[in-house]
Parts: sequence; structure tokens; C-alpha cells
Amino acid sequence: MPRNRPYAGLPAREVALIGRLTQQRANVLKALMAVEGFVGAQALHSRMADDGSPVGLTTVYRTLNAFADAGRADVVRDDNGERLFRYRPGPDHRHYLVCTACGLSMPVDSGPVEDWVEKTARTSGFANVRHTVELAGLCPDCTQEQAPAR
Amino acid sequence: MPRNRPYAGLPAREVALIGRLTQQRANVLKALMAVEGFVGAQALHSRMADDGSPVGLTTVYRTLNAFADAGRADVVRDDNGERLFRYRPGPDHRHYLVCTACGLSMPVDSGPVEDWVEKTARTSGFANVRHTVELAGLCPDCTQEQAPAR
DNA sequence: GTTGAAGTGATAATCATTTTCATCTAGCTT
DNA sequence: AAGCTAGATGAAAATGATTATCACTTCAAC
Repeated sequence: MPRNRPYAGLPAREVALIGRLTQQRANVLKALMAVEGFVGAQALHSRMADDGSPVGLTTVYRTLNAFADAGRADVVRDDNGERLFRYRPGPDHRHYLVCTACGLSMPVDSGPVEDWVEKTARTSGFANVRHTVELAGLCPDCTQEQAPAR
Repeated sequence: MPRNRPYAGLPAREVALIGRLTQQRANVLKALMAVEGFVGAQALHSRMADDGSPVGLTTVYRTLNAFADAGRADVVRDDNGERLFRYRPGPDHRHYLVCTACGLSMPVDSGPVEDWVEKTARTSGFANVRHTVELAGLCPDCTQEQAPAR
């Protein structure tokens, strides 16, 4: 393993966003990018340990937060208040339908909401309007697994 | 103070929703209804203590959760992950534009979002889709106070 | 290579929320 | 009116995610 290319394989634009280049951060980012949907910091931490890239939980939190601050990750909260992160390849603003059971996330066409938000902000007299839109439910697979079980 | 009418002054329809009628619950509900915008459980708890209606923090949490479960309170999460509650007079589902500076909340016409959510849920194959829509910004008053200040 | 600022991570601290559990009470039943 | 008991209360402890500490390590500029 190349000792001095910790960020090998990562998109170049990600590197500049989070400060110094270290092996740990590279691993956290790779792990985050490898996940399909949203992941919690703890889940990512133990997943990395299982994959042979153990990193301190503190570092996972720090890197994830830095990445979210840089706008390269979406953050949602699940019902327990836990923050879930998701890698965002592009700079575009998206909304997702997240499965509460398996974490699978499906991008949804949020055009209508964006329009509504924009119009509402304009007519309200409020400045600097930010919006949070979260959809959560049971994905088809998890619905099947659950229904016959009872 | 009437010892045997703890729910005096509360809308009758609220009574049936939360089980047994106790002085403490009545006080929590009255306190919640007296608040303009959203309140956290802790804030409500200390506000009640200041007002001379001390109630255990546990009971505040329990009552607030029961009320939210019954659909009579809206719940949002602030940036710290704290849950904020707001009394909802009618049974209708509303969304609000909340001022980040003063907490003022203004109901917005959420019809378009509801439609969009419903359509998205229907076409996604997901079951049991819940949605969270939060708008936050600076209300006109706070905008004025802030702009000239710098 | 030296050096200093930045990063790491085990551990402890925080903080909102939930559990526990011994005690109390609303609101029937007799 | 007294008794009964499931439901309610609340102080204290537990939980669980996240953040702060701090001694130690490492990146990367010189």
C-alpha cells in the first residue's frame, strides 16, 4: 500500500476541502462514498473496522462534519435524532426518500418543492430562507420483509 | 384553586387524547398553549417552574410526547437535535416558516407540498411515507434590526 | 532533517431524552 | 364514603449520540 498517497482514488476536488491529507480521512471518505444510502457515524465507524480500516470514532465524526460543512455530504436526522450522512457527488441540491429500515435512499424530483419554497419565501417577507425537506418510509424490499413476518 | 377540575379552561377535545386527567398534564398543556412559537421540553419545564406550576421534567417529556403522538402538536428539531414542540389548535397538518432570530412562526400554504409528497410517495413504491418540511429564515422585523447594525 | 501546526484517538464530559421504581392518585366500584 | 388498582408522577440513574480534552503523532513547509 502506497504510504504517501493516502488520497489515491479520491476525486481531486474533495481533497482541498478538508485540510491536511491523512490516511484516516482518506479512508473515511472512501468508506462514505462506498455506501449506497445514508449512514450514521457509528455505523460507518464499525463498518470500517470490519473492513480492516480501523479509525477512531472521533475522527469519523470530525471528518464527516467537515465534509458536510464543505457541502459535499447531505445530512438528515432519523427518528432517534441520529445524524445520517450521505456523499453528494455534485454540488446540486437534492432531496431523498429514505428507507427507515435499511437506509436506502432514492432521489426524488424535488422541482415542485423548490418552486414552492422560492415562491413562499418571496411572498413571506422573510429573508435568507433555508428549507429542510425529508421524506422517509419503508422501501419495497423492507415492506415485503416486514409484512409477512407478523 | 379548584382541586377537582384540573382541566378547567382546556378545550374538551384535548382531554380525551391523553389518558387520565391530572393536574400536571393540565398544567403542561396550558403552558404549551400559552407559548407563541416552538418550545423545547426543558425550556417549558423551567418556564413552568418560574410560573409557579412546577412539574417533573419526566412528566413534561411524557405529556409532550403523548400530545405529539395524538397529533395535537408539531415537532421539529433545531440544529442541536433538540426537539421543539408547538401546540396545534386544529387537527389539520400545517407547515411553518420559523424566524431563526426571534422564533416567530408563520403558517404557510403547504398545499403544493402535500400534493407533491403524496404523489411522490405513490410513485416511489415506498410504504408509510412521512414527511418533514421546515422553512427557516429571518422575519421582516429581525431583518431590519440586523441590517443597519453592521 | 527539523519544526510547528494540524490531526489522531482513547477517554471523559455533555446533554437531551428515556428507564426505573417506589410512591401517589384519579376515578371507578362497592 | 371507603377501598381498590391501573395509570401517573418524579427523583435519580441509565442511555446514547456527539463533542471536548489532551498527550502523542504526523503532514508538509522550510
